[in-house]
Amino acid sequence: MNKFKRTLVTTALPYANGPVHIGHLAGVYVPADIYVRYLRLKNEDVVLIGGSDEHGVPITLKAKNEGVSPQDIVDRYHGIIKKSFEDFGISFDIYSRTTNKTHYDTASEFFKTLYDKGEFIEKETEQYYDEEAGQFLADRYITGTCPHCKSEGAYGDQCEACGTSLNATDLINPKSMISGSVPVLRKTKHWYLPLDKHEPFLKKWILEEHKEWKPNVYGQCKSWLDMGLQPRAVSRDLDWGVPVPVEGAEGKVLYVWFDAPIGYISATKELTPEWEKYWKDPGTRMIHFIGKDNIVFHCIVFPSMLKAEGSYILPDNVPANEFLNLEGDKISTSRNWAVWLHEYLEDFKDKQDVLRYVLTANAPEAKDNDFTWKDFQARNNNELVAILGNFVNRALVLTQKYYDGVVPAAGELTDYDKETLEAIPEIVKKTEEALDHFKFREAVKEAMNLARLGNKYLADSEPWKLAKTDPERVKAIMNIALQITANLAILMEPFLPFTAKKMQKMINFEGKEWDVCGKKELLEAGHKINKPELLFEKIEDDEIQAQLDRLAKTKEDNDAAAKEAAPAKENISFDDFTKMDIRIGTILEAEKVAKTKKLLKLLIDTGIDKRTVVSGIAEYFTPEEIMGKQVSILVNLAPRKIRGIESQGMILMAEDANGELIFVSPEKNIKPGSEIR
RNA sequence: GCCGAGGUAGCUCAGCUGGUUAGAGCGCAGGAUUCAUAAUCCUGAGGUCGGCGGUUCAAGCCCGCCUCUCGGUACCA
Repeated sequence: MNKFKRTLVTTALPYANGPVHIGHLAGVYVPADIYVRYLRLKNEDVVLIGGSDEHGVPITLKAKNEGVSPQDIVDRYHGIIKKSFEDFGISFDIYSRTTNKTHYDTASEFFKTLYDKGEFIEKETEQYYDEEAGQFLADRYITGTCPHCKSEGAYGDQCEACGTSLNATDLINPKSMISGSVPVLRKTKHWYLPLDKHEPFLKKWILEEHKEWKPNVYGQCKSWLDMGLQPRAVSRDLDWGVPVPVEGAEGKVLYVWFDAPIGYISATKELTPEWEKYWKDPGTRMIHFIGKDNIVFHCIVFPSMLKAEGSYILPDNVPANEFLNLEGDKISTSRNWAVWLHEYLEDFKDKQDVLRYVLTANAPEAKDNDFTWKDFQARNNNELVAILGNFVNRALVLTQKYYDGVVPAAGELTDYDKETLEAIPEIVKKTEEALDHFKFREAVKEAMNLARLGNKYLADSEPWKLAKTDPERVKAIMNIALQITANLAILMEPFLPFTAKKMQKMINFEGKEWDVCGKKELLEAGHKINKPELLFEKIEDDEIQAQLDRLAKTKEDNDAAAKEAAPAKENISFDDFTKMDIRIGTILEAEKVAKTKKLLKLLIDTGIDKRTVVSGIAEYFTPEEIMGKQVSILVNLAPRKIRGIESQGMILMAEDANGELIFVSPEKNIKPGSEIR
């Protein structure tokens, strides 16, 4: 039935410019780990590959800011990240990094192969160059005024105010975000991977042969393929990265998105001399665990690279997750809005499994989800403690009490006993099915149902009542309760590896494999179990409050930082100032511009004339409330068409750090046309 | 703007190619119980399936328009 002989599981390489947080864990590493632990328990040939992504511009910038080398930065975070994963039991067969020699060699060689095969095209283009910083600028690192909506602070690739996609060269008054200087255009040569060439293949491969991929993944791919693919640059002008291994490429490195996925290959090479069987044998099933932001790279770009190279297999599935939010807001490294893994373990020592459980049970599989501390507490107290921990504890405590820790013989079984035993393989089967389809939240819920079954069984059969009247019956009941416990000790291992080990120790049941799951005689009569200890403990309100307080403080700090006024701009002459003709005007009419979020069309009495102005204030004011209002207006700004309407001037607004707008209005009514100077 | 995914109970989510009274877990209310970490077990209340319109014998599901959230939009990583 299964045409694959082995499985290669890769996890998105975390970017080594910060530690890892719960979003990383929930989206990628916990599901990947559950999956490979499950396969390993089934005795399948599987490897879990990971590593730090250590190239790219942000790392060089961080290094510059701190006055250290990029290598210092990545050494620091690679260490922290690697330790966090170890601490949380993410069972990598290898956790590597993209700055090591194997990777440089592998990535170089990969590029060279494609280059020699003529799989690249070379193009010379003009790009912005920051003379002060001495480097070319990615579009994202250029800011300026948006040519469409005139708002400042638009990025070179997109204006966030009006949502328009831009080219950096469209920006008015471009400025480098690295040094603040005005960038200049320079010619530069780069290598492009002609994705268009692979488009027919990709269409067939994804759209026809992989309809089973998750809707978000399939839809995103379809979107790209429908748009039509274009050649994509795979090199950058930068001094941090894998040098482009051809002549005439001095000062150029591989684009991090070209080198990072090759990191999966290099890591496998480091792991085993037999790496080729994982990457080149069609009997290998390759699975990429990633977040939704990486879909295009793993489904379009990397497969094109592998296909172009020619000897590699392609991924069989890419189960990308959506994003995890924290207490209603997006997780953000720069705003420190996150639960950092290394900090979590300081506050919740040895509670790795609790976090793993919560992140699995509430994983963002189909849509973005919210992590709240209250939910964390509830799931720990009401599910792990009350259902799983409690069941195991009551089964083991009763066994100690009645039989001094020796498993009793089952003897004769009632219909209800048999029914209960038959439910076990059913639960196992459902768990397996969910796991096979990457439905981890369903899988863990199903596994918990086994503990629920146990609780119900004990409640229904009441051995504590029969202890005095019918000792033979109690033996059967306790035998069954113990079989359920033993099953749980295996079934829970992929999800809660630390807890499962503890359980296995407690019942002297170690080193078992998945195939024993569902059986009813895992613990034989006469088998001795150890003294039970509690698997989970309650988490009290004050511990949760401490976490909430910490987040509240982060918010305060962020607000305070946002309140700092922007630095003054450079001086201008009085003449420059007098060039601006600013008047008081009265808003006569206002209406929303159809199909826009932010735009109002205003008719203004400027004293000189009545004119139309389009203003991006609709999120803060309704047309009704501003009718008749006196405002400041720049009347000699060159007219400009916005959404087809000619805007003749600009209303002056004061804007705070949160983007909130208020009018600059006269203190009391004054004649329209009055000059401001 | 364009493209994609999502909007179902107080919360977090299932819901197969359209088919009876729309499901689960948690929370809540009531009851039972005491082996167990006041844990467990049973029962129950709770929904205009984002909105409007359409197709159909029949719509959470199909079609159109609108709305909100998130992602992508090719040099952010």
